[in-house]
Amino acid sequence: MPELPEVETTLRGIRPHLLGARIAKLVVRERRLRWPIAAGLETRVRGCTVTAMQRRGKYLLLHLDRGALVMHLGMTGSFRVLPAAVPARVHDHYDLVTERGRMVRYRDPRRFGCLLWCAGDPMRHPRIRGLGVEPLGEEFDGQCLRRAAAGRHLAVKSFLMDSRVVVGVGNIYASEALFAAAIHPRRGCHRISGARYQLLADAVRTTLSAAIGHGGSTIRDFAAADGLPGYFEQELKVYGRAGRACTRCGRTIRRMVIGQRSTFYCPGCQR
DNA sequence: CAACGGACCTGCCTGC
DNA sequence: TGCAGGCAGGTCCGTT
Repeated sequence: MPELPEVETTLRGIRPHLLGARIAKLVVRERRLRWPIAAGLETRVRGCTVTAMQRRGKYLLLHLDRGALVMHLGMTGSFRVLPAAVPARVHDHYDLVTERGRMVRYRDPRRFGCLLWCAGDPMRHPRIRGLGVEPLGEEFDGQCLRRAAAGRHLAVKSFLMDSRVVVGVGNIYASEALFAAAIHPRRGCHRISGARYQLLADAVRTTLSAAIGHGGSTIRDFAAADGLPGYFEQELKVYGRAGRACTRCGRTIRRMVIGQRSTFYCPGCQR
């Protein structure tokens, strides 16, 4: 489900309910996520106030007055804001219940997400520290991509999805951005000019921004914190469109596999 | 060091 | 109808 736009949509959905709120309790029903939820986390979190919330890549950081929570949605994670009394269903792994009588409930069928405790600054957490630039931040441009690509030998699509380079570009938006920049996904990342990298950086930025504007994509089961789906799906130009006509040149969109991930591109537009 | 493949999970869809 | 197989938006980790 979630790439950067979906995580950003999620953050915007849960922020009004958590920011400044006191956590009455954390209820954990399933500790076996990507990493086990730490024993005793319930005790640490109880009574804490949420002082700040931010997204870093696809991670959500919840700053508390004492410590922080580092969360990830994995492939199928999602949060819902609900009244505190709503009964849990399968795959509802934990709830953050506030003293306002509401809760933020985490659901994740595949359990690839995580809920980690961080005693200090979450930006220095091992999972966060090594992350690359934010694609919607000021430092992200063609130059920083080209610099990062120097001396590396891999397909540009895999390069773009490397979170040490730039965060938040997942499988859907990597295909989409490469189409927008007219770059073939299998092209070696070291064989792309500065000018084309600038086009690519712009494409990443506009694609992600547009997706956020539409509330994300709802390919399978993604829903925002209010339960509403995203609508960016309808805007996708290549992802999931193998066999259909390219909206730009009319040739048939193809699917191929790069790094074990489905990749979609237009053989006419992308070089 | 970089690149790659496997691993972690469940659910859904297709085709036999 | 049942079952096997393939596929799915992430990313870490061990091996080459």
